[in-house]
Amino acid sequence: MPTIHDVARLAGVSITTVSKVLNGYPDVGAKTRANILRITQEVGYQPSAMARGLAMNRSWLIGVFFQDAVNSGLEHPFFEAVLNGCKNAVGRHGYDLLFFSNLVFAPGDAKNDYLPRARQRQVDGVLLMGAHRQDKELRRLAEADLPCMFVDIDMTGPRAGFVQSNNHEGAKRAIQHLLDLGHRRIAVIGDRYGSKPGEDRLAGGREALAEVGLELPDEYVRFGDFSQESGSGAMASLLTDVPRDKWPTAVFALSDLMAFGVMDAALEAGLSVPGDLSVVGFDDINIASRLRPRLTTVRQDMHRIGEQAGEALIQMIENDSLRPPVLSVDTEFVERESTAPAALQ
Amino acid sequence: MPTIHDVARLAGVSITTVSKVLNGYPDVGAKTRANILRITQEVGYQPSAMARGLAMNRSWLIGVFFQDAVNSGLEHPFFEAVLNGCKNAVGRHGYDLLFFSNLVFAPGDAKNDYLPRARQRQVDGVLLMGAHRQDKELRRLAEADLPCMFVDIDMTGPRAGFVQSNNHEGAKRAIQHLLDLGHRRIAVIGDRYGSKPGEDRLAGGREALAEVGLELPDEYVRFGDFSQESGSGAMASLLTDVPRDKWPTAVFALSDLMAFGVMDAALEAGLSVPGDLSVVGFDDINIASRLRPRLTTVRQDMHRIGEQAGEALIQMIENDSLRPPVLSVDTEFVERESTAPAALQ
DNA sequence: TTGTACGCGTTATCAT
DNA sequence: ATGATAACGCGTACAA
Repeated sequence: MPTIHDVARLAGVSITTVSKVLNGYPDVGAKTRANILRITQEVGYQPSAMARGLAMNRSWLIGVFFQDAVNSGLEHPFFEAVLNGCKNAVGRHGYDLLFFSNLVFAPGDAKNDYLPRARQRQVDGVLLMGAHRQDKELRRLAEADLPCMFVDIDMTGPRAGFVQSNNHEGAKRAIQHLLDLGHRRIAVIGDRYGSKPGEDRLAGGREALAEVGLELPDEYVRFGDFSQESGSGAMASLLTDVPRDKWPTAVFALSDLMAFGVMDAALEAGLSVPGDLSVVGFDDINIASRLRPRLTTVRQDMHRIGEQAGEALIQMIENDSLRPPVLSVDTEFVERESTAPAALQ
Repeated sequence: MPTIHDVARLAGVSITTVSKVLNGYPDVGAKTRANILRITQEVGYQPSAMARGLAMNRSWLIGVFFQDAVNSGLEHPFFEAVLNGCKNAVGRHGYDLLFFSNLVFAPGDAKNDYLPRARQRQVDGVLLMGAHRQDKELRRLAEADLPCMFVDIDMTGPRAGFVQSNNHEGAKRAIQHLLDLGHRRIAVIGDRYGSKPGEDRLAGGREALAEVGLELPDEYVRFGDFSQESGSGAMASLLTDVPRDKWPTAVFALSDLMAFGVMDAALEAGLSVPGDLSVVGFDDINIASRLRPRLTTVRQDMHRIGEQAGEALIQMIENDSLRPPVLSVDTEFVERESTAPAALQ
């Protein structure tokens, strides 16, 4: 590989002049500049990112931490969409993405040394998603003097912000839809692990109910882990614990997968959807519009989330004094076939 | 961030000694070594990957090129699975993944400067997928003296190999299944763009037919681009062009998505699946086991493909003289509900 | 307008 | 067993 020295030698100038031309400095003669440019092309010279980074103390790299999801044949291209969005955003500014490998997925005692690894690679910013909120190492990362954006984790720091869907509004809209259809006995399948999105969606649902003077009884709140199995388990336990004449007429599951599980359990119990039970999900994964009945749900724009995170990182990198943003991406309510007017009692 | 100089100063030794300890050289006194190790821990010293790479001319980075798929709300977590597999494999050897951004997706005149970008970042190896076979720049990359593995692209070079599913056998098995069910008029929805997997699957299907003395008539071969829409289009045109009494009783689509399209078109034409028409797909995307009728298909192990690619790269990197492998990952035939015995004529 | 020389943080060679 | 010192390839004050 040719170095800047080779180009300089071939052009009969010093490396300084070559460097200046390549970095757009004005104080170089037109002829010299043209000549250097030509030679650069000819020999296919590419400045070494490592040497460049070493000298400038920058890498033009965004570090990405993410875990293989628990249910690792995962249905929704969640990470992929976020990643592509981020990739596009940072790519426009000349940054590439660095994926850290080898992460351990363990809620409590995780020894995921995010910060040291980020420092070792000298990434200019960090995007983190899919980690557990309780992971202690997250704080060290958030407190560091390194631009950082979390996805679906409400953590901030001097240079750390986060982005997530407007879960509160999205959930509120979903419940309002059920209320509009005349439902009054509405159950919610929440998130057992207490993630921020889970909290917000539950709160949004509660708010919608409160606005019409309704409450969410404890026996109508069950918890899962976003998987289909947990959804059917939660629904099954609900149907067991609650007397038949008090069964809910509608269920809001905090993820599409759990919504599918709810439908499974409902069918198992002899309930038809949406005839006897209306079901609303959250995410709008691809399969949601294909299964019968097609699922009414709240769509998340994951690509947008990634783009926002990427853009925010670049801003923070290029502007030291910028305070880290807390971003919210709007959701879209999608009415399909899994919800119907409440049957007369 | 502390540097090796800081550690040396604190330990009262030279940087050479520190470097030796950190890199496991034996010629350092036990006491000195322990002291240096302690201080390293205390100050949280991490060797800079950039400086290290500059000095050693290695980056411990695997460069990854991939395109956002054409239908970019893509259903199957294809890339994600491959990526995770590769990430796990290379992570075990201390490598991370570098994602190149900003790629243009244009079959013919693509100006995707893979090689220059790989060189600029000094990646030790390259994983490439999702590109068009015709992309001229691919050759430059394959010819370079840089370990490289292609996924689903049959390109080799002095240090370049590739990995893909055993598409030939997978397709053969699918057709054999249809033959076993008594089908004789079997149509195939192939790949319009002539990808390697497309070619192999078509050839595998033909071979299965040939083994029982059957041929694949031209009017029974239609082409799509792996998308659902193209699948239904291909099937619709087939049903239009071929007289009703010669309609196929079974269709093998080279992707699950196209298989769904085929079912759509069949339903449109008043055909029931699998009553009037048996359908087999390829991939086994998640949705395949959920839609009704559940799709009979050929499962690809994408995670494995990624792992194999990653492992191969590491081997090539650590052994200059290793000739690049051409790997094949077995598929698994999954019989479900979209196929049934051929009706008596 | 051009060039000299130093620093970035390592590893590696060769003395001591 | 330990330490100078020269690379690695680049950017940039500063001098010319």
